[in-house]
Amino acid sequence: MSDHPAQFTIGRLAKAADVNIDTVRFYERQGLLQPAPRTAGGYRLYGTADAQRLQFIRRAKTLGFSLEDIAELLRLTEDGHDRGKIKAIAQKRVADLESRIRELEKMRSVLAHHAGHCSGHGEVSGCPIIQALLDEPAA
Amino acid sequence: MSDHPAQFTIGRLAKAADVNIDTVRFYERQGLLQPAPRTAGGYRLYGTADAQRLQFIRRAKTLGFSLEDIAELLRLTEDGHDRGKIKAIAQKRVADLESRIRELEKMRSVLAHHAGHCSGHGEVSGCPIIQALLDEPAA
DNA sequence: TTAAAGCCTGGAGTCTACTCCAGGGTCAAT
DNA sequence: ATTGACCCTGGAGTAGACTCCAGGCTTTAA
Repeated sequence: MSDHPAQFTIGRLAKAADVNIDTVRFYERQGLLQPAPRTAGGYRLYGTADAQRLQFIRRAKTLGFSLEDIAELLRLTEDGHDRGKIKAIAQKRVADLESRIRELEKMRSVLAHHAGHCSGHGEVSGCPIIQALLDEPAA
Repeated sequence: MSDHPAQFTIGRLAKAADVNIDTVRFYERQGLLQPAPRTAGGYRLYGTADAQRLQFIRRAKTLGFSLEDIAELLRLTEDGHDRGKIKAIAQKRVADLESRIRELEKMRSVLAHHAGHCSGHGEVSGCPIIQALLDEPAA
């Protein structure tokens, strides 16, 4: 039986998840992690479930969820909720991502178009990029 | 000859450009707008060139430029610079947009994949979205 | 003349997600 | 017992781009 510690302090937890130690305390204050039990001296003690929860948070963040979204996901995983809400949150996030992507693509194409018409030398006045910013109707 | 006012106060300028009046003052503090001349009583006075400059800022923002970028673009349009730097800034911005778009698309595809495997009903435990967040290797 | 609308300043507050700090206790090893 | 690594708290600071406020002038129109 491997005998890795069932309990560890905040520093180890932070290191294992590769987050700043202050971030762990911050997540606790934000309600993303439960308040940990303490040693007699006041040190927080964590277990493997906490490490898993912290990984959950990290992964959700890489998918672009805000901490508020993540807090809701975590809440939904606890009580006896069903998958409907989870799926709804995920789909809303997908939709948000798609609309943001469309926005950025529009910016990109407009700007690339202007840049493509700029020779890159000569005086500024008349530069197509600047002209576009001066003259085009406001978006 | 149309006789629209050559000079106007901050409120009119803000309204014309559809920005908050405090935003105009903020841009002045940030150096994006020149300090306006004042009336005897201390009111800022603006002309059409200022309105154009404010539009420039708004349009650049819709293309995703930061205020810092915009400040630089404005500086470059003033002195006798050439188009090289302008084009370089625009191209860097295009590259930034592209990398951001790729990031978001990756998030979108991963999340859409998980959501596509979630039935949307039944208990949370076993939901593919949650499972993915719990089990997948950290990104 | 007087009231309303508009403007002034300096500074604080908002949002997100941390990150850092000082001053001081705790824990493990020597 | 002492050292050094580790942890505690409360609070402040960061970035970006505003936005709002109080208290108090100025301008304009009736």
